[in-house]
Amino acid sequence: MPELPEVETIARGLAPLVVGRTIEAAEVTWAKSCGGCAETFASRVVGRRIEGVRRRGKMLLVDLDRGMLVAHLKMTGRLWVPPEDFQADNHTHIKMRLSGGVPLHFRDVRKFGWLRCLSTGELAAMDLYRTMGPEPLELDAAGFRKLFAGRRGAVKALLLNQKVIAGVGNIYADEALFTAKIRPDAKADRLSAKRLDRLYAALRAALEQGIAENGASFRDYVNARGDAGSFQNSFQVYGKKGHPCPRCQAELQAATVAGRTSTYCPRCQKG
DNA sequence: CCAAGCACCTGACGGC
DNA sequence: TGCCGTCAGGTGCTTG
Repeated sequence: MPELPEVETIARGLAPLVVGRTIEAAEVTWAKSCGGCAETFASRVVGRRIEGVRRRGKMLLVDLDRGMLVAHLKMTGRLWVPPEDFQADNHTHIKMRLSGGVPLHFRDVRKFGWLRCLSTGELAAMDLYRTMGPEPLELDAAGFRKLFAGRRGAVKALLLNQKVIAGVGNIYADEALFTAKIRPDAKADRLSAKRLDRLYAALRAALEQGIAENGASFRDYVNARGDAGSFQNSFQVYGKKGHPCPRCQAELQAATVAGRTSTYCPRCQKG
C-alpha cells in the first residue's frame, strides 16, 4: 500500500524522468480513474509542461505550468514511466506521452486510486494543506503530543486519520506502535507524554527507514521505474500474526482496530 | 466526538 | 478442476 515512504519514493524517482517535459497526448481507458470524463482530462493535460513532483500525505502532486496533476494511489495504484518495451495491460487506465517520447502511465488493479488534473481554483477548494493533518516528518514532539490531547479514540485510529496526521497507513502504524510498545487500541488521551514521545520517535524512525529502503513492496507497490523497495524485509509485526515477537518471543496476535487488521505483541505492547 | 458498516474493486487463497 | 466465500485496505459516506 503506498503510504508516505512509498509515495515519497515515487515522487523522488519520477521527478528526474518527467520534469521539464510537456504532456503531448493522453489516453484514458477507465474514466473513473481520472475523475469521470476522459475528454475533460485529456483537454486539460495536453500541452501542459511538468514543473515538479511532490508529495503531501499519501497524495502525489505533479506541478504543471497551469494547474496540477493530483494522484491518490490508494492500495494498488501506480504512476510510473514504464520501460520502452512495456505492453500496457488491462490494468493501465491512463496513458500519457511526454515530449521526448517518454511514456507516463497510471495503472491500478483495484481501481480505487485516481489521477485528476485540477485548476488553481479547484486546488484552493481542496485545500490540501489545511484539511490534511501535519506531515509527521515536519512535526516536533510537542506538536505530535498535541494531536492526541482530548481524543478518546484508539491511538491507531488517530494515526490512520489523515485529518489528524498525514501519510500514515496500516503498515507504518503497526510498526511504530510495536516499537513504542503501545497497543493499537490504547486510548489516545490516556497515553502519558513519555509514551507519546516514544511513539513520535518510533513513527519517525519507521517512516525514515521506509524511505531509506525505497518503500515496502509486498503486494503491488513499485517505484516510478517499476523497481521494488525493501522495507518489507524489515517488518517486525505487520502481517506476522502467529510469529514470535522479535522482542519477547510471545506469539503475535491480530485484532481489528479502527476497522483494520492490526498485529501486535500481547505481552510487550501495553494498553 | 466516536464507532461501525458499507461501497468502491480485483486477485489471491483456502475449503470442498 | 472449479466454484464460492473471505480477505486485503484507503477513504468517503451514512447511521447510530
